[in-house]
Amino acid sequence: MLCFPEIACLFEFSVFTENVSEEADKLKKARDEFVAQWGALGTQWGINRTMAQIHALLMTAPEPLTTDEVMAELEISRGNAHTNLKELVAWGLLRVVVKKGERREFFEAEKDVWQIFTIVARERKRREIEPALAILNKCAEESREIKSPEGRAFHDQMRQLEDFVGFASKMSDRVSSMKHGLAVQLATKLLS
Amino acid sequence: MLCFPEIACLFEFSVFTENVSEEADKLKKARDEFVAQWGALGTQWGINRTMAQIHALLMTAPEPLTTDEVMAELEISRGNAHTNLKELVAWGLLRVVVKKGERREFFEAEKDVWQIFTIVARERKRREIEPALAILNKCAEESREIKSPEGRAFHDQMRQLEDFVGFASKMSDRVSSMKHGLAVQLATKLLS
DNA sequence: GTGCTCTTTCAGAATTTCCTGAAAGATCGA
DNA sequence: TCGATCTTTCAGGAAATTCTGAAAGAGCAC
Repeated sequence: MLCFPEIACLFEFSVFTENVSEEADKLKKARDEFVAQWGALGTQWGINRTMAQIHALLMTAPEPLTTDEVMAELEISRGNAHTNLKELVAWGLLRVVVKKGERREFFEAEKDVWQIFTIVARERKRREIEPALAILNKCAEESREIKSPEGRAFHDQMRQLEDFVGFASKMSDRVSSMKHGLAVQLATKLLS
Repeated sequence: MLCFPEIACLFEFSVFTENVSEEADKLKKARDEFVAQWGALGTQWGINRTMAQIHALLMTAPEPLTTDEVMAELEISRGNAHTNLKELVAWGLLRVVVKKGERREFFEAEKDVWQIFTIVARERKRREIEPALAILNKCAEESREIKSPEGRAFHDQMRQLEDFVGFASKMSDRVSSMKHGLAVQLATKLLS
């Protein structure tokens, strides 16, 4: 081998590049799978597939991406990409990044798991818990004066639901305004 | 008035019945509103409108109802009523009641708020948390060996998500297996 | 078996949600 | 102002979900 160093070098180089491209391939596969599956899960979570896919893509992107890159990666239309990117920005799960000398916008995901959790928790509270509370409150109020046994039972049921949901609401606030470390500490105590 | 007791009596009777029917009316209105709104909310929660409506209807029903009564009350088809009643039974939110001398089935809702909560929490965990964990686990595993910086970053992100979701899963188990009183005690401490 | 009542299933219709592609709107440099 | 580039909107189409109504199944009394 020492007689033909350039050959050895070529050989090693080819092995090296093969490993690198194999690895890159493996990574791309894993990431694509993550994006696809996370998208499918999104529907279960009540958010649309594309939004979940974009979120997955950007959570695992080493660099911020443009709308066009997202379109290309997920093979979706401009309208779809745009709408869902902006929706994610509105949630607070993505940030818009502007680079100097660049006209177009780049998007970057919040990657901190606890941050993601608190954002999602707040949003779900707003969309799911608060409207429920409003309804329960109204129905409890409207049935307060009714004296019949059925009326009483209805009112009681409303009150119980209202109390519980109100309670859940406060808990949600409390937990999602905690610092990560504190929450873990608390939860650890709970799990022990 | 004492001269015509029968008239007074009639008068009072009419006032009495009027109040009763007014009350019954008010109750019906409040209940209908609850059913309608709860149904609308259901879509936000990722369950379908009819299912949520049936649940609301039965949670506020003084007596178990039959399929036909549910159909009439909500003005829906037999197929729809049947499917959603059975789905609610599968969740554990309704029980089938058989009355002696009756061929048809009656349905009765679980009314205890804490029970409802634990049932829903368990179901959501099964449908939302566990599949997510499976995906994260798989993607973390597939990227374990990758040495490139991007690969490391991806693997780390998967691990962080996996840890957090696994944690949430355990918390959910722990909380929903608690007795009501204990949970309230804990939560109160948390809220103080 | 026959008739009656209640339950279950499911093909196709209705509805809702989501996506595309194209056009209009903004911003900026020349 | 014009042209180039990027962003935003939205009408109409595609896809997914939900509902209906009718037919088939199941159990029971006679």
